[in-house]
Amino acid sequence: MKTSNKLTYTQIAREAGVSEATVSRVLNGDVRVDPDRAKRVQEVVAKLGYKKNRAASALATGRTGLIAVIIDDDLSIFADPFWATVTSGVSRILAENNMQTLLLVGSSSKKDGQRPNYLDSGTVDGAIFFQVHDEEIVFQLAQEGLPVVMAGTPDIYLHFLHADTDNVGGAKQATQHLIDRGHNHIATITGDVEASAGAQRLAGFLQVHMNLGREVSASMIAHGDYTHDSGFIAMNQLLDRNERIDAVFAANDLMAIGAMAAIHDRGLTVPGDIALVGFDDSIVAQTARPQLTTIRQDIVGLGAAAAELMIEQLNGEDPKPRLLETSLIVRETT
Amino acid sequence: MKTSNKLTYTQIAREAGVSEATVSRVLNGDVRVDPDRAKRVQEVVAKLGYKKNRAASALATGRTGLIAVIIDDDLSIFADPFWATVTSGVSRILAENNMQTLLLVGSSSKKDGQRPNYLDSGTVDGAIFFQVHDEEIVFQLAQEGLPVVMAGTPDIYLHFLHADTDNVGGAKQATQHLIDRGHNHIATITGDVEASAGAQRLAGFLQVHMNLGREVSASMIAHGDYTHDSGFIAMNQLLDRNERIDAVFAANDLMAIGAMAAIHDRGLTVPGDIALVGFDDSIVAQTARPQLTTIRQDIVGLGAAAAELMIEQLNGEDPKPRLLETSLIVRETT
DNA sequence: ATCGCTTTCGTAACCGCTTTCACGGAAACT
DNA sequence: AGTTTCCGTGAAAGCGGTTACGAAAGCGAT
Repeated sequence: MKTSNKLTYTQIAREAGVSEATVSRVLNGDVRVDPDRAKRVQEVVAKLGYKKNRAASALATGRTGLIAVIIDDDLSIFADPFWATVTSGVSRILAENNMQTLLLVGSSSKKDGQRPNYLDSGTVDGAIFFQVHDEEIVFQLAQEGLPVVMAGTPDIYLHFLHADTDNVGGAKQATQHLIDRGHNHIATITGDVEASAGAQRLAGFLQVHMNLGREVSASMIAHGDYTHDSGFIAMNQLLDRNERIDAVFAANDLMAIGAMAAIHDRGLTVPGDIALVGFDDSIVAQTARPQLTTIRQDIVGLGAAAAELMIEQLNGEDPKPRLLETSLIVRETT
Repeated sequence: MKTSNKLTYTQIAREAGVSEATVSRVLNGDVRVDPDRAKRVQEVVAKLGYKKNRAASALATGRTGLIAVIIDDDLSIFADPFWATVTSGVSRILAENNMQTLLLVGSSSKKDGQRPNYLDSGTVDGAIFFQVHDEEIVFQLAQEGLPVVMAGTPDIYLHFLHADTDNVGGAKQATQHLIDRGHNHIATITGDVEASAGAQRLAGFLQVHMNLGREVSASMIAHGDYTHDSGFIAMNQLLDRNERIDAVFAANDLMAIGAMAAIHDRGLTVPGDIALVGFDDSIVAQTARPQLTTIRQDIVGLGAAAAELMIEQLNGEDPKPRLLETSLIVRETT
């Protein structure tokens, strides 16, 4: 029985000898209240361990204190702790601002159902989207006035408020590092280039070459889909069509590890014959042998940034998209 | 502007020519309503795209439709997709039952602050705990009447409703598999034996030996803490004090990979000299070379089971704890 | 002491949905 | 035809906060 919890403003008000309105004012930080009375209310609240009923509060104010985090049901979560980590960053910042994280794991992409029902009415004060699923939905919700933030970079022609890792910059760091090490025949294994992250990492790779006036032949680019196996396959493609490769930049760690397996299978060594750089600094980068040189992104920071954008937006500010810097982690594969 | 969303029972009732009470009855599946009127209400609701205001509903009923998922802020989430995966299982089942997942990532263990404030009043209908942090808090909440479910096995002397992987059974499978392969000198690297999972996996290992009348010398047991490095260290300890080891069961994949590194460093081969079985079937099991034989647990299923226990509990049933079966995944290390 | 202005408080209406209760009519029974 | 049940229905009272509004009190000035 939560009989003990049956506290309302009524008891607080009686106990403190003030009106319920005053209690409300104190609890909402309204300054126009006599310090003595305020203190008295605070004490009673503390003594009784009172906590506001969120539902009632939400009903009265129209604000729920909930921010939805929407994650696509794809493999992503299952295989990769990436989004979970981002979420923890979001959650922390929201909590600091006295808001809560409502998790929506679902297949928003499948059009059969309607859009996530959760987001309509006053269920949520805002929504943070991970992964670029059906941007149509995001757009629609934004149109309806729901504050929206995207973690990751949205398609060019849509411009949501977003936070993202500087994928281009990270790819440049990786590529430049390989060049600094003296490699002249650098290949790359891309991620899904249909999505922004994959495209950006490829762009960074190309930009470095371009800036140095180096040509990049098409045979030095193989496409993967971020999985270990696709890295393995892509590496074999590269080796099949090009024998002068002395370094590879893979768009994520998992593909890099797959590539490493392919390289070893041919009796070649890493980094002796071929140097390797990944992206993400995920757990596999450290467990692999040799340990993988990679680009670390601030994953928790990404979540935090997204949450901050949301908060600022809710405060009526007009925040700008954020790009988070990456850092090069040199291990044993370069 | 959400002007378009300013729908309430008032409009629905007017449009359908019934009272608000009837609208409510229809929307809550109350059968005692004339089928014709019910249909009319349904149609209006569909036409106008009406969605109930959850806050108002929660205030009136006292049920929020929210279940908290509480995760410790420890490394867990960041390093390991495990809990994220469990959460997705929880989320799915809750969604199917028209409830939502409220994520609370926090340091519930640190006693300095009080317990998670979120759980008190009517913020949440129940709480699912991951990881055995401060069971004191869990116990307290349960005492206060908050429905609680634990994912994982709680301490013996506390008996919460819980769902867990059959760790003992899984460890038995792994150990039996090694025995079936003809190994007679099997060592184990444990996880944190203070916590239930670690203790249970060790227990399973020992039980198989005991049932076969085999002695297990203390030198065949090394303790780790689930990290890659601890596996590496533990393996070296085992090898230092015992030269007849021909197989190792590690309490998780990460430690198994660490052990593999230690084995290779000594110029030994896997599985030629030493066979290896891990636990979890995490991503590293597949990316390792050779690929790791391991025990797979149904992680999504674990979350689903926890959520189902919660739902049943909320429905006033009296569910029993659940143990989920594991399966042996034979790869290249045995 | 009175007036005018500011500041602090309490009363009461309201947020949108649920649910009790009483009512009217139909069905079932004398 | 007259009663008694039974059932569907709507009016209205909450659920627990918030907030517009006006009253009351404090203050300096006249």
